[in-house]
Amino acid sequence: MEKSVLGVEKRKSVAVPEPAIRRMPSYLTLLRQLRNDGLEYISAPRLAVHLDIDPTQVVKDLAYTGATGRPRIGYVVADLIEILEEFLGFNRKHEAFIIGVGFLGSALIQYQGFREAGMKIVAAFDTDKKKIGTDIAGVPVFDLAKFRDLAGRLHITIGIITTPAASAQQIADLMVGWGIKAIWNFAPVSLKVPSHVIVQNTHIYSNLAVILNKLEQLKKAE
Amino acid sequence: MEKSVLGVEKRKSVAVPEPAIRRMPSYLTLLRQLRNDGLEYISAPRLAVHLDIDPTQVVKDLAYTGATGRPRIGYVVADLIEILEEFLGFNRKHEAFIIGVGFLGSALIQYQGFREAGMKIVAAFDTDKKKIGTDIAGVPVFDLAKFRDLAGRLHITIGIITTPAASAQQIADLMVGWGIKAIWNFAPVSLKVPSHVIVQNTHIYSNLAVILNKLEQLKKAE
DNA sequence: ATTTAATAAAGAAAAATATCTTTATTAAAT
DNA sequence: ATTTAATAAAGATATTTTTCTTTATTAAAT
Repeated sequence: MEKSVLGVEKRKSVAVPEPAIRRMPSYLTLLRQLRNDGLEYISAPRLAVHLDIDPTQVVKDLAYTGATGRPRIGYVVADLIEILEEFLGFNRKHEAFIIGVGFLGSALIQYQGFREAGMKIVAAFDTDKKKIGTDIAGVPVFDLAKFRDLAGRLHITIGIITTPAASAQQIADLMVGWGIKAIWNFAPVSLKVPSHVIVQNTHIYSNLAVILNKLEQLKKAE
Repeated sequence: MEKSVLGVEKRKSVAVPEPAIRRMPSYLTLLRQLRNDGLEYISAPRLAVHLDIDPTQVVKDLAYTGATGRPRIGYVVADLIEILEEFLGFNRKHEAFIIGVGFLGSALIQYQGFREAGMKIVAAFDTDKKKIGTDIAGVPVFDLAKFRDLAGRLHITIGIITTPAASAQQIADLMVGWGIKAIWNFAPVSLKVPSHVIVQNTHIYSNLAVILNKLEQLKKAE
């Protein structure tokens, strides 16, 4: 934990390890399920068995959220859910734009699960005349060309890119110009953006590469 | 590097770090683009700038594939592409089943990009009568019920799960029974499978959690 | 031919992450 | 009331991954 000269914790010290953040939604999903099953308390070791991870890791991850459990009992399921939702921001509203209304884009627009995380896609953009003017699950599809020179800053913070790889960078530039603060990129490219803009990549090929590599190792081990 | 009693390297020693595997498709995508732009040679430092990662990391990642470059010149783009494709298995054929023909399932079935990686979804399964009997982009949708007791082992190695979370585990059990070797799970649950079966999770919430967390940190830093 | 600068490659160090160990707590059993 | 066993929490260790450093190579410039 980094300390400043005066001994006061720096803001940076709030940072929670990314792997821990990535695990938290799994805890939340499992806990919601356990709550629906009527469970009141759950211990870290039991959560660990469910999720097949190290028990102490569960304790540490949960400690980051400020949750405290009681020995011999564990955590109060309902409380832990609330704490996690609050910590992850899943109980707040997050509005997003999506650019690229292909198969993946449509799927994300229609994905009901985002509601569980407070995220709402409020508008979609594309260059395809056939798609412009339609709406997908209530989300209107606009002509990207008309929004190129969008004046003024928007209150939308998240931009989702589901365009082909070739146009992803220029879309990212556009989003930066719009004042988007975080870009969720599904196109298989690395985007160049100013340092104050967050980029989160979801590269489908990376996952596939890991699968194929493990399969290959399995073959070799035979 | 683990050694056996006799000092001979164990098979396990072939293992390449997963983070390196995850980065490799990015190299491949970029290299294909550079090749299309007519570039013949590329050095690791230049690749590093493109991808915004450490130059030595690029060298090390590429070294895992067996690729060798020349000082002052770099790597031969065309050769490197081939080496990476071979290493990742993207130049071989990988057939897969998908279970769950919702928005995400349909999107994956229609996703042309999988061809770039040699993966082909050959059949889809669902329990929805409306979907059964149809086909999506040439991929037939079968009644899952009819395949429950599929006799004998299949030559299909990869099973993709895009069902709701609630049914994911039973689908995984089914796939294990079919002799599927690797499961690519998009449902937000941890699957319990025998140790010889590979599970790769693509949890959309994890990515979202990271984005929201970074946004939160950004806010705090203001 | 010699020098120079860019680079691959190998090795060392640092940072991040996960796992293991110990201690203190506390509900339940005795 | 006392003991026991399960557990959270804190700390230490180990592992993994990344970054830094050094060395050797080689194409291009002199």
